[in-house]
Formats: sequence, structure tokens, C-alpha cells
Amino acid sequence: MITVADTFKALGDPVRLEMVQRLASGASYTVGGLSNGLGITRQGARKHLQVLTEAKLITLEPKGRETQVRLDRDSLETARSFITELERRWDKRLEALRDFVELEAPVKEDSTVPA
Amino acid sequence: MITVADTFKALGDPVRLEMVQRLASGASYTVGGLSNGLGITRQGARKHLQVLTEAKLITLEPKGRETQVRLDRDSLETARSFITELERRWDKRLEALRDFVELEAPVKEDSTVPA
DNA sequence: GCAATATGCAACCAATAAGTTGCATATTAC
DNA sequence: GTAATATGCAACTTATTGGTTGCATATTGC
Repeated sequence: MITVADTFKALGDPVRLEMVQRLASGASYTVGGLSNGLGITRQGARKHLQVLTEAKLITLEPKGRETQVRLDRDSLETARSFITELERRWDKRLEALRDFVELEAPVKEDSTVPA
Repeated sequence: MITVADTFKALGDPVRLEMVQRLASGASYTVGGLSNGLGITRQGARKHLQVLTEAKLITLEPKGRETQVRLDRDSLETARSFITELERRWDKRLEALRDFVELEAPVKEDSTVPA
């Protein structure tokens, strides 16, 4: 099975992140097109596409001589909501901590000014 | 400088992701506490903490004999908004594509039913 | 048909990462 | 003061990753 860690791992490389950005923003891309201007060989780029494919961040659809690369929104969505959930819990935890502190020292007066 | 790819890379490991989850949900953690129950040695865990620290996902604050581990919300936030932006562009792109198709074939009639 | 184009696959190499063991050191409990 | 605890650092091993070159193959343009 594919985990969230797999998704993050796939996104955790500058070349692959560049690829994903291109796909999100730009027009249609073939394998060859996506491999240009990355500073590595086509076969090197191909390996990155393989990683992205296994993480289900993209899908490759062969059509005749060339194969089209398509971004798959679902994995992105999963990764994003994972982080969102982490942040939610973290906020909740901080809130609970704050309440606790207030309970322990309910009326914190300014000790620098004598009554 | 630390990039978004660095953040994703740091999150892209099951052990580190587990650590981050614990920190987001649970109570206070020391280095030692966080290293338990991960199936690896303390020193192994320590390396993962180092990676998380370099990605600024956590901060280590030594206090006497032990050192406290604290989750840093900012990097999470950056990672999340990066994905959000990708999704936004992707949606926009699809929308534009749809408009284009409608323009090319404005009135798509049912060809299976002869007039 | 033939050349050019788009792609895939395998073998290999170097660098990085994940994990270990071993040892050193500082703080705390008693 | 001494023992136990919490941690850090370095060396080493193995697996994974990122990259390359070389070769094979299928589709398309003319």
C-alpha cells in the first residue's frame, strides 16, 4: 500500500517538485517535454517520473509514439489534509496547555507594581 | 537555505512522520521519550531528530540533563500552503481547458439519435 | 521503406541515508 | 561522592537513491 510518507518522499526532491509544479501550472506535457531543462538526462528524469508514478502523484498514458503525463490531484489532497490535521491537533494541544496554565495561576497580577 | 523540498523530504520517512504525529498530538516529549517504541535504537532515532531539526520542523531545547523536543508549526504551514497553491493552479488550468473545449465544440448533440 | 523521433529497460557508479556499536560526558538522585 | 540517567558524537556497514551510458523498440513523417 502507498502511505502518506511515500507521497511526501516523492515530493521531497527538487527535480520532482519542479515537475509537479510544471504539471500543475503549465499546458500538456509528454515524458520527453517534462524531461527538458532539468539539468539531467532523459533517463534520469524518467526515473523521477517513475517515483512520482509509484506515489500516484502522476499517471502516464501512452498514446502512439509519445506518452502523456497527467497530474493526479488525489495524492496531493491526501498530503495536504494530513498536514491540516496535524496542525489542528497541535493547536488543540496548545489550547489545552494554555487553559491548564490559567487554571494553575488564574489571576496573574503585575508584581512590579506594588499595591 | 531550506527549501520546501527539504521539508517534504524530512516528512517523507515513516519514523519521522510518526515522531511528528506524536509531537502534534501528545504531551511533552524529551529526546529519549520520543525515541522509544520506534523499533530502532536511540542513536538511530537521534539521527531522525537531526533531520527534522535541520528542516526546522522541530526545535531541541536542552534543559539540564534532558532536552525537550518542540514541534515548529511554521514549516508545516509552508508545506501545506505550497500544496494548496499547486491545487489552486491545477484547478484553474482544468477550468481553462474546459472553457476551451466548450468553445471548440459549443453544442455537442447526441449523435446516436438521428434528427 | 527509411530516417527521425519518443520512449523504455538494464547495468553500472557514486553519493547519501538509515541503522548499528562503542565510547564520552554531563546532570541528577540518593 | 557515586551510581544511574539522558544525551551526544564518531566510525562503520549496508541499502537506497540519483545519475549516467548504452542499447532496443515502436511509431510517425515523408
